[in-house]
Amino acid sequence: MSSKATRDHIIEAADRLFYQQGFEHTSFSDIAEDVQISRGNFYYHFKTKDDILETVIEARLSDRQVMLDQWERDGQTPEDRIRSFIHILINNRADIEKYGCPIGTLAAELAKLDHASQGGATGLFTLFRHWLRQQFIQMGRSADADELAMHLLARSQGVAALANSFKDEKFIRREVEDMCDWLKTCTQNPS
Amino acid sequence: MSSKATRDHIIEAADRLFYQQGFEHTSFSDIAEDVQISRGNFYYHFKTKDDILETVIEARLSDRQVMLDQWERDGQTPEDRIRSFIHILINNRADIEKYGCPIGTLAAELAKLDHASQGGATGLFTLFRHWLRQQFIQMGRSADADELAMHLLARSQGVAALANSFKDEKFIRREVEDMCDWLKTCTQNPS
DNA sequence: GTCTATACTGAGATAGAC
DNA sequence: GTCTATCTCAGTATAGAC
Repeated sequence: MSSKATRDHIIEAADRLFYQQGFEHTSFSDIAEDVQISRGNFYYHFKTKDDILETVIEARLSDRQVMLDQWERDGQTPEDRIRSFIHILINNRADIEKYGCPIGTLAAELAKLDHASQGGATGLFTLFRHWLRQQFIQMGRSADADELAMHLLARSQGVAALANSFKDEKFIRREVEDMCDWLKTCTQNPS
Repeated sequence: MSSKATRDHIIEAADRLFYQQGFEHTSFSDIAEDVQISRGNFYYHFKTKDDILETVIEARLSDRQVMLDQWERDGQTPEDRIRSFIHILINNRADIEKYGCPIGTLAAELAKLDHASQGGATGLFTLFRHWLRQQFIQMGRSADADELAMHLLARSQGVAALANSFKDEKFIRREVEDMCDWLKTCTQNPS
């Protein structure tokens, strides 16, 4: 197995385990076992645990960027594209009910640890914030595009949080529909 | 110092430290140091760490119940009382920006640990959910009171999550105002 | 009820053979 | 590049003196 492949496997496993179990609760043994390498080999690829976290955050950043680019290509209108964002809640429902939002829960954990990579986690939020802002600008809401972006980001975070605790599919679908209804009013009321 | 006092001090310190640092990241040493007792003495009061968590959750439950009862007495109308709920975001702004919502972040952490007390954390959400539901019923919205309660709970969770990451006071105030505006429409539109 | 001393475990991390 | 062996440290938890 080439170096590149092992490294990528580690990143992939760490990404998944950090999401499912939390960063601190995930040990090197957990990751090593998942990747099927020895703990010692681990340190050839990453010097410290924080190193892996940083790399995982970078990986998530580029991963989400690819997703946003895809939505950009697929959606005919900014409304369409924002609807893609809102519908992650339904598309990723199973994982969200089990583990919450991958971005929100990581940001919350790192805030409590007062971890150096807090800014990285916030950067993930910012990626979506800026993308949403762009969409609202294209909808002719340049005056309050950032406010609308933050509003929608907050609502999706809230739904993810309660979905994680209550695991109520109807609640999620209802809120997604409500957000889509709200989105429609954004074109009509540029106030 | 009597047994009761020490025990209460431990609960108080654990409650605060679990909130500020997270449950798993908080060690017995952290709590013992905060309370100014030895680690050994600790085990006279609580057998395991999970024991303390359970007690902390019970303490939070009764604490929040007292708060809700207070709002019940102070508010003239159900709208007033719900506004008290919405305004926690402003009243506790400093802590929320630093540590997030005490209920939401605990629930998220325990979900990832797949911890036995997950249900306890959800119970904290349920306490607010049922209280809000009662207020909406009193507003004449018995048909969709629970939906409205969940909606408001989700929105406040979302605001807390982003406040924790972005620490943006204007964002919080704007969202609080927006929720209060939404609340007004609840009386007018019983649809 | 509170202390000190200590057992035991699992964590992150390093050294060095292959 | 991957392994085994090992170090160090912090964590939970126990025993027993006071």
